[in-house]
Amino acid sequence: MNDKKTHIIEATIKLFAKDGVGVATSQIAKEANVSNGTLFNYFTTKQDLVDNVYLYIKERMANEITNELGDNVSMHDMFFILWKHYILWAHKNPLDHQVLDLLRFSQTLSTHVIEASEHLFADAYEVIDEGIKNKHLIDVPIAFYSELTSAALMAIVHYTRKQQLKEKELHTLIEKSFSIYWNGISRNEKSKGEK
Amino acid sequence: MNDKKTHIIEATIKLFAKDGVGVATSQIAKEANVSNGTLFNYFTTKQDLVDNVYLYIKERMANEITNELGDNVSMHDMFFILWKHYILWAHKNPLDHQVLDLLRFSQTLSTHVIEASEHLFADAYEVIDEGIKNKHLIDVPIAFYSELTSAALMAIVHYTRKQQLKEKELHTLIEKSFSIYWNGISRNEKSKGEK
DNA sequence: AAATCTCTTGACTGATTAGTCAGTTAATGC
DNA sequence: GCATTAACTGACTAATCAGTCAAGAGATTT
Repeated sequence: MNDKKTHIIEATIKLFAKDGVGVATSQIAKEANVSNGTLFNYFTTKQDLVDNVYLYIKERMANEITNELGDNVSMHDMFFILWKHYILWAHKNPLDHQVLDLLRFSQTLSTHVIEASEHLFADAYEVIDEGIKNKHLIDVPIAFYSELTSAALMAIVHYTRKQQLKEKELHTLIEKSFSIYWNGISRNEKSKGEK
Repeated sequence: MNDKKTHIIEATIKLFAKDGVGVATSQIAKEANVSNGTLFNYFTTKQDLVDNVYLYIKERMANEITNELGDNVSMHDMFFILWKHYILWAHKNPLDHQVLDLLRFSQTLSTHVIEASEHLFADAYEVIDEGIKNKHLIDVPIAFYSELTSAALMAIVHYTRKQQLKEKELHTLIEKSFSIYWNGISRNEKSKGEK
């Protein structure tokens, strides 16, 4: 991708994280050391910039996380790897994570961008589908898994940020939170007798 | 509370839900059938209005939900009642719920308002505290319960809204989602052997 | 070195905004 | 019905914003 374009995107992330989506484009241009006019050479509107910021972050996040997946791991381990590396990614890239959440709830993202970003986790959806069929996972719609998982992860990252956990505590929390999550969604002998 | 004040607040909720926090105060005044100037007689700044909207919604929600709690119910039942009535409240008051979420992530709420709203669920926190001591609930900090629970509820309500569930389906989802939640946080024989 | 092309610039515009205030209307007391 | 107070009004202001565009700088070609 164009060098200057990513440079503008990264300046935007920095300012969005600090001041929210309301920052002026002129401030963004200044932060990126380009003129006001140049910004609009690379992005036709502010909305276009916002959409690109969202995709930029989400693509890099998805790459980093799904890279960690080898083959032939159990369903439990695969969920755990994704869980863990998402939290670690957020911990390593706090601004990116903050802006991702900000944009998710800003009601400003273009619908085509939201749809495009859904495809990034197509693989994970397949695994969940398989888990439901195998009766390893409780039977609720995939979309519901998606909502619940991202909300839980969001909560955990939000908590770790507020508490400013140390490396050791962070790993403990990753394991504890995953056990809550996994006990919730996995079917084992105990939970099979639901109504 | 002042009649006209709540009237302005309700007009604000309506517009925030539709167009986000960015709507102009002049539009809000028009929606509330008062003049631009009157709005600023009741709220010193737009921020003051936003803060009041948040507290207004959250107080009414907390009242409605905690009202349903009788005495002498088991820990499980108490959690379930809160769970169920939160989701029902959100279903009955979609605009209120939407604006509550909107404001939570807007980075604009004054800190004193956030702190004030924390106290509304002091009772629930006590119950959780007791549950941890009794070893009925897994041992994670209260603040973590708070984050996790509100995130999960948010996800569920978000899902029900997108899917436009019917009354029957809604109750099924309430039960299923609660069983995920409860299996996650409750300690029973099976899950006691965590590291 | 002239000509052509690409990229950059920042002053500018038209629209919109939160908040003000001098003046008007309504309410209350006598 | 008069006087005093309280509530309301909406035109106005000063500031801010997204987006434009004519002019210029730098590179490449001829």
